[in-house]
Amino acid sequence: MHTLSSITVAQHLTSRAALSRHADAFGIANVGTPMRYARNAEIYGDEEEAEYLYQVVSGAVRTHKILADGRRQIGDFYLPGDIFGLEFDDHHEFSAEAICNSTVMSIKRQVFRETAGHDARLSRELWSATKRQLKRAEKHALLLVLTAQERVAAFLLEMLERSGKTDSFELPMSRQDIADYLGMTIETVSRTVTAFETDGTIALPSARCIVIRKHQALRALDS
Amino acid sequence: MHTLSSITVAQHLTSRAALSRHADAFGIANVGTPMRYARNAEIYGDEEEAEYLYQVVSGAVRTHKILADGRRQIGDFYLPGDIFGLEFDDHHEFSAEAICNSTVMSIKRQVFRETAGHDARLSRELWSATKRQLKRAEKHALLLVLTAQERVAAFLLEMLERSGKTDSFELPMSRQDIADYLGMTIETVSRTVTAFETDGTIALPSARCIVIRKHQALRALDS
DNA sequence: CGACTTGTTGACACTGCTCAAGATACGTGG
DNA sequence: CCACGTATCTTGAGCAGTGTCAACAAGTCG
Repeated sequence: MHTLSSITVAQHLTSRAALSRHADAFGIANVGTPMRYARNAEIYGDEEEAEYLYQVVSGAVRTHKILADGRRQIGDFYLPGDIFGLEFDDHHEFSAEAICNSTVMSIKRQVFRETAGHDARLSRELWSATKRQLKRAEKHALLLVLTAQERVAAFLLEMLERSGKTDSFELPMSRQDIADYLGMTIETVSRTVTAFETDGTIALPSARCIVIRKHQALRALDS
Repeated sequence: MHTLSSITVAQHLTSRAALSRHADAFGIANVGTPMRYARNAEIYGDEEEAEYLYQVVSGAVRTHKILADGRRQIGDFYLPGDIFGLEFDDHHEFSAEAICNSTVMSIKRQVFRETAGHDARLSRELWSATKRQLKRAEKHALLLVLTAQERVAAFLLEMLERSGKTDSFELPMSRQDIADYLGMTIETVSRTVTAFETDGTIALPSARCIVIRKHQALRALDS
């Protein structure tokens, strides 16, 4: 698969630009290799050489880092269509794991490097993906200075939006994943979600299934 | 290029370390327009159209956002050599202000768009600058889940490194700026810094001048 | 059905915030 | 150069929100 010519890469990338939010990015996946990962399987490790770029096809992925005191911080969650593995230098800052059984497209960065050198559109696509990730990282940092209630509200609203649904959605990740993403404990996440259920803001048919009942109440907490 | 030669630019630099670290990026500044901003002057506003890209020549710049509850969150600090104003779309996510009297090179993004289309090297530079900013944003997010002590230690070490000095440096920003960057109150920043002084980890000839006495003590707190 | 993982709830401790006052540094005009 | 007013920084006391530790409940898989 990696023997695909760079011309093919360019064709895929240029023909699909700007169809939908992720349409252009799917061009990347189309020239990659589909890989399946089981729940909790490692896709790449912290400090490992960043040889590939990835795009989620199905399932969900999380990136994380273990801090000096042993705590785990989630860098981001990636859902179908999302690109991950972009790094400043040639080594990963975070480890990446499949949250549930997932399919991920991977493509060698080397192919991009060769192609992007003479393909302005491909360059722009990669730059654009990086800027999108930058915006997400900045938003993540903003989240971490809010109160527990505000963090959870913002998280639920974001997951709702990314799910493409309007009212209810399934969380692929555990409470522990959410806690490590929001920089709080699993107990506080649980208590906060329960409080939203108690006051009727959301309903919880099951722990992983969220039904938003009062969108306005959550939005009022979202900065 | 430009009425302002790179020699003039270099003369304005307060830190040679910043120059070498970002030497490649100075190609960008050399084709821009030098602008002077007074202390606390706004360089661009939140939600404003992102018409220019900027590089600090001398002084220091902060970006910030006002949250729903009125609190201010600092996005990042920029020192001589640093590029700022990169955005995912065409609107700024943060406002930018001069921390002290500063000189900033600005260049119209339109010029980049035209040039980058046929200049692979320039494309790479811009992409690289974005990836560098992404890495900084991710590191910032990690900071915000640490204890007050750890945040301040990490902040001081980072400012030391960026200053290009090995032991002592001047902080261009106020305690309030630091507090809003680290997601804590000015009182806690002050208390934490004082505690470091009390236990001999640092010395404080003045509030804005930091002397690192025990590098190891700070590094032990830095994840 | 039983073992294990994941999620919920409770009691208490502690970090960092709030509110308040005082100290120091800084800029400006006389 | 000094005096005053203002902005910045430090320090203190009490409190609120979140973490810690522990027990229990629910869900999941073999």
